[in-house]
Amino acid sequence: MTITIRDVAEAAGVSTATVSRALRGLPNVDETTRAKVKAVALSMDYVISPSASRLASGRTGSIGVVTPQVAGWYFSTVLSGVEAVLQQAGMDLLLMSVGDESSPVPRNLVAPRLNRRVDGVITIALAPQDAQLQSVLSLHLPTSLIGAAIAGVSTAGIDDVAAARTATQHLINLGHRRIAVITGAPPGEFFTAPHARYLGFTDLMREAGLAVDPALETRGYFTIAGAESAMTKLLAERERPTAVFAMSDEMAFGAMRSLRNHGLHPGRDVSVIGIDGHDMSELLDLTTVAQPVQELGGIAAEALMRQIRSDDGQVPTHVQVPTQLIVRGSTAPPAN
Amino acid sequence: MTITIRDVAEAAGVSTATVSRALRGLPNVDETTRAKVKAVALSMDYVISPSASRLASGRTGSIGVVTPQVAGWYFSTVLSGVEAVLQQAGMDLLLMSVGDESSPVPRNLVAPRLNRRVDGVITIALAPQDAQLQSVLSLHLPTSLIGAAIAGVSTAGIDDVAAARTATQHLINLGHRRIAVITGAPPGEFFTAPHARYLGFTDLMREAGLAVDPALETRGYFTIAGAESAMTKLLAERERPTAVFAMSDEMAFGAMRSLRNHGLHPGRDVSVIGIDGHDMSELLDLTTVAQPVQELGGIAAEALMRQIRSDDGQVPTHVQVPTQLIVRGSTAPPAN
DNA sequence: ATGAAAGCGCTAACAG
DNA sequence: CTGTTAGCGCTTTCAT
Repeated sequence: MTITIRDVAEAAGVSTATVSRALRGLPNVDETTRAKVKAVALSMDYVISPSASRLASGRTGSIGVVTPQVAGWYFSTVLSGVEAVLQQAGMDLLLMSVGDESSPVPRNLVAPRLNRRVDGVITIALAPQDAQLQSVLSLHLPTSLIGAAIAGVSTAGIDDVAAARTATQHLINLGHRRIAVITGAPPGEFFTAPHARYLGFTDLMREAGLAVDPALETRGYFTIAGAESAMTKLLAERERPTAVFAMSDEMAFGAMRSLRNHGLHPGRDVSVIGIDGHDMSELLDLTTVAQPVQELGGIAAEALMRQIRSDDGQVPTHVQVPTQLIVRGSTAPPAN
Repeated sequence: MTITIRDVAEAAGVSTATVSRALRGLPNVDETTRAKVKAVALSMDYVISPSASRLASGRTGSIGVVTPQVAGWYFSTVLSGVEAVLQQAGMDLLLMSVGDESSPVPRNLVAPRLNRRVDGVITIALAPQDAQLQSVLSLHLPTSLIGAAIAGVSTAGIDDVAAARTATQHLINLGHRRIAVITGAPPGEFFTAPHARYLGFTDLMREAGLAVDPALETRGYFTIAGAESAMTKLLAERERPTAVFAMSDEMAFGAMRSLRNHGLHPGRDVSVIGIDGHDMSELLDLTTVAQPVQELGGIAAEALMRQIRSDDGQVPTHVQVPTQLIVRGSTAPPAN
């Protein structure tokens, strides 16, 4: 029924070993032989059996990508960067989503599902202390992290502290003094983007001699809706902020929405800045600190491939790509 | 080094066959034996080797998901629906992106990459005549289509004609007579969403006794930027349209952006309606015909699983989920 | 440069 | 209910 390497070997008048070598481009095969084998294989529509190949070689030819969610701008954009590189490297991409830590029902660990089926793993935005990430690391597979840094593991990301500083600096430069922040997760819970960005914010505020009013710190949970109510809460303050730093563009969108619902105009009445460089930020005229999200995925995937190919303990790489302040209409000098 | 089924068998004092049965929950195993085997396997951290299992059984336990792009709201949202179902079904998800047909360099066909490594395939928004889809179908694997219909294959989608009619009707009901359309791909090239939606539009216009002015038909290529310039072109017409039907929300966003750049206000000056129910549509106050995108992914995945489980030729299912008109500020009666 | 042969770790009859 | 025994289709020494 299905045609095997032996059929090809017979048809080509060589051994299965030679077919295997020829088709995989291994050395020590006469080029004439190789050409013939290839031709025969092609004519017979021969396709190598991955399962058999994997079993015999121990290599799976696939990479697991672990992410807290598959929908959402950031995740899907990173994923597309990863996918492009893996495809080009001839690797299969196994997608596994793990709810994030805050999910009510603790999902099963991914590690078992990853265990014997991938040659390496890429995680997206999993915090170092996350149980899922820990379980992945315990597999001792080549691993590459996106948006989180751990010593000894390849990572790709931005300098979150610097990005937050850039955003804050921009607001201060415009003349803002009363600046609110919409954080994602509670800062400090994990040392990851929210925490680092919070640090960058408070550091710079302190350096500028500005107070960080606890009443102006709210949580937006990295969602539009969450940030919208956070902003609404901020607007209820007796002394409103003149500017808001949202830790993600989507949260900035939510803040802008709240402003509009209150008859306020982003930029004119209250300045809003985000971090991301979301596809929609241009459309919504949002000032933001852009990060090359897709590129991050590509970088992580390439680091992983390098690690797998030179299967000795290749030194893990830590790539930090620059961010870029993009000024648009949502930020302006304070009205008063 | 790695522990195999035989280690477990010996430790448990049974044969490998029994271990295999016990662990997979097959019948004809004494529950006492099963419990013991499970305990031993657990204590030894035994994990079944997928490659070996696949080779021996012929089943891969994984599903290929073929999509024109992995980033983008529609695709990532569908994908998340698919992923949820597959994960719950214990299936691996192999993600493969194929550029779309319009890509300059014709990518390699996915079929070979899919060939012996999946038990079934789900395609997202691949048109019936698309060479990639054809190659997938030629594999004769259980297949489930999202956003495209082909007889004999399970499909999940919306009634694109009806959705377009609903959108058009809404504009007509508001009193619009001069209605423009921003299509995606050139209509007719493939019989899929763009074509069906175009049909719905023209049908209803005709029924309403309204002319479809060729000058008011433009292409937005399903992108924000594309639609923006399409809208700009429409605004240059001597006789501007009072309303625009964009075949996707993202194109509607682009149209709205163009309006704003021209000092016009969506709804007040020109009405805009889209199709999708994009996450951002609420934020941008866009009237749209919403489709349950994530659900479509789930439905397709479930249909596929059913097909695979009852491995006889399960009758393909054709699910068409309803859409819903969501009226927001971007549509209003014509100004004049 | 090529071939022979021994597995890789599991599943699936087939016996018992 | 459980064990025996062939493979599944390829890779990989080890010879030649």
